[in-house]
Amino acid sequence: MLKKKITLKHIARELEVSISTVSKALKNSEEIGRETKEKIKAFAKLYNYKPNNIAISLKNRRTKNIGVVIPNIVHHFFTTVIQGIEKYANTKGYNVIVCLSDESFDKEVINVELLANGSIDGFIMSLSSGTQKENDYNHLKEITEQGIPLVLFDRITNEVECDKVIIDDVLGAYLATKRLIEQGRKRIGIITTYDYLSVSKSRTAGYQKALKEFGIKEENALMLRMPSMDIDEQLIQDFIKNAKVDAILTVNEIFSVYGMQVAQDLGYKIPEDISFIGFTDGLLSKYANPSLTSIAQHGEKMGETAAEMLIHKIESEDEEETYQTKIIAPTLIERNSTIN
Amino acid sequence: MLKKKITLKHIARELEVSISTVSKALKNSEEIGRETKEKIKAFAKLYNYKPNNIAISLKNRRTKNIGVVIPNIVHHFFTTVIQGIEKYANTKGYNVIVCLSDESFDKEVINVELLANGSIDGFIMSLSSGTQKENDYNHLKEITEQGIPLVLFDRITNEVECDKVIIDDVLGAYLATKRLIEQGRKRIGIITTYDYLSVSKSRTAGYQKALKEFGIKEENALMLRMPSMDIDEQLIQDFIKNAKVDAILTVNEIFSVYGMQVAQDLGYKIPEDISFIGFTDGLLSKYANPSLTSIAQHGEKMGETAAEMLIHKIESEDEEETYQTKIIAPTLIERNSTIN
DNA sequence: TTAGCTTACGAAAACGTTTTCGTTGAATTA
DNA sequence: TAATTCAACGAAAACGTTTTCGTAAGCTAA
Repeated sequence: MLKKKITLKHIARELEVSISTVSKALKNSEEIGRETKEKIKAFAKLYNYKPNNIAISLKNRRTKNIGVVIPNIVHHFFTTVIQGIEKYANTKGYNVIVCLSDESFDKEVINVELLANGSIDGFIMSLSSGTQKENDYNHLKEITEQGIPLVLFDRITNEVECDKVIIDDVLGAYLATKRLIEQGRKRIGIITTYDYLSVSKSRTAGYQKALKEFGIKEENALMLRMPSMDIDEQLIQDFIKNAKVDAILTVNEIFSVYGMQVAQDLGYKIPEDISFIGFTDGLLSKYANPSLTSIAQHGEKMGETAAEMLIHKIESEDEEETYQTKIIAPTLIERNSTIN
Repeated sequence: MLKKKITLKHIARELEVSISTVSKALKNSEEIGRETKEKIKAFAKLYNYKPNNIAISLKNRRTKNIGVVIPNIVHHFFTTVIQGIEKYANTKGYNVIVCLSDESFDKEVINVELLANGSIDGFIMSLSSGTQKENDYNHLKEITEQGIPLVLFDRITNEVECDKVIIDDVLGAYLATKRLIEQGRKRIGIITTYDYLSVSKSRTAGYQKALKEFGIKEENALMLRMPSMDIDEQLIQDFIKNAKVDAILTVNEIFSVYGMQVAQDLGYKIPEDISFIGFTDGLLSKYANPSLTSIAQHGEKMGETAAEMLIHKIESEDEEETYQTKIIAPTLIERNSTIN
């Protein structure tokens, strides 16, 4: 009952020609006679012959797969990036193998090593927090030394020489903070994470830059650092109760959305008494109540850009030893948490 | 400068033994002498030898990859399913190739056919709306006829014989509707989509079942059918303005969250004047204001279950021609949109 | 001494392609 | 007629493994 896949060998045997003849005929080679070609093509079509990808990969030493290793997939930003990668990759005939590092250094290393043994033609990665904490990038250095193309996005490191694509996090936070200042906010808080996450570091820097530019003194009490991107509700509650802020910038959207709830429960009016701006312009920002002003990271664009850079590297024979870092400009999306 | 991957052949040549000897030695075969084995192992370790996955795949006719084809990845439910699949697959040494059908029949077919040519050992899929609309499942029938294992989840069809895993959508909607009735709601509306989506159909059925059980007459004016899972804000606004409902059940969380905003803008109090229950217990439900009572679909569990069924089929030699449908029980998560 | 056993290894086929380089037999040319 | 060309096809190597089946040398036993 099973219709097993047919191979060149089957066709050759059935039609009493050689395997090479079949292969050439199906590629429409001039070498093969008209009649033979038509006979073979008809037979192949009838039995729905499709070449085996694995055999082709082995022969060509090209898999047409790209490996994507990200920390977490239940996350709006990362899914938009994957969508962008898929979109571009598909147009170029590539498939996407997704692996999750789960924010763990060990898992990231395992995934990379597994895929590097022939399964993929190149990597697109965003570092796990575990890796950024350990500050160990030997697994990445190894693959680049082997000549496997690598593109890092969003959570990157300068320790590894490769193509990169990021958003200008400093600019994003700067724009947001500047906007808050211009709207007359005096005590602007920031909810971020410990500095080992590259994005948190940059966003904090942008915040500080804006304060400095307007001659506002930085105050440690206005900066809440969370242990991770996961929400710790208690810390946020205490912060909002005690810090006496009239505006808060957060490094993701959850911190803002939860912060708005806490503020409202405390009787604050948004945006009159306190306003909020978050990073990552996802569903939450759009549908929060009030809706959240946020900094769009353009994940899909990032994914497309990363895929484009990667596939270009894969397909360019000349081993150009030049690496680029593309910077995508963030956009401030104003909603009801800052204006009404 | 490039440290290219080393192969068995390289080791064999360098150590002046045969390829077979190297292969056996690295597998710790008893056939090979103690000294030779140690020499080979040491050399392999030194040069960081790792077998080429593609060659092994070709030899074994096993790729240790599973193909996941879903309609959309920017979607909380699907990401939790992928997470569950990844989790289980990784423990079994499988990688996950993700392809997006983008709700399109054509893309779904292309992806399936591409992957079916040797790239994967089995499929996990959720049907695109395009496919459910066309009602054409030949691409799936073909792969099952070829003996490629397939597990369908969430958006399934009875036209294809294969393993399936779904949540009991009828039960979920029934439980939600029943709860609303018990809380004294008299005019319960439902926002769903056209019936070609299997989940919408089932959820509507559960809603109707509960109404019937409590002797409430179904009213067409209380049922809003959207063209797709994407939000059409105008339709929802009109519905809430005109339908005079005191409770609404929706087939996803966005419809509810947006509905709550519309209701609040119209001056309704939630849950006093109108209450809401949504499907998909995602971030939006948790962080909406008020938070949304919703029916959890347990995506991660679904993913794990699907992966377990698939890998079991892949690894069981005996071609059992029996297919199961596993049903996961939904859970009602009560939040402030129905109680306070 | 010789038949029979081990031990330790190598040759070769196989997985399914692609591609280079023959090798036919027939047609063309001198 | 003999040398040359050409069209049409096949053999074989290669990609990197795994695995089956030899087989040589050294040993044991009668």
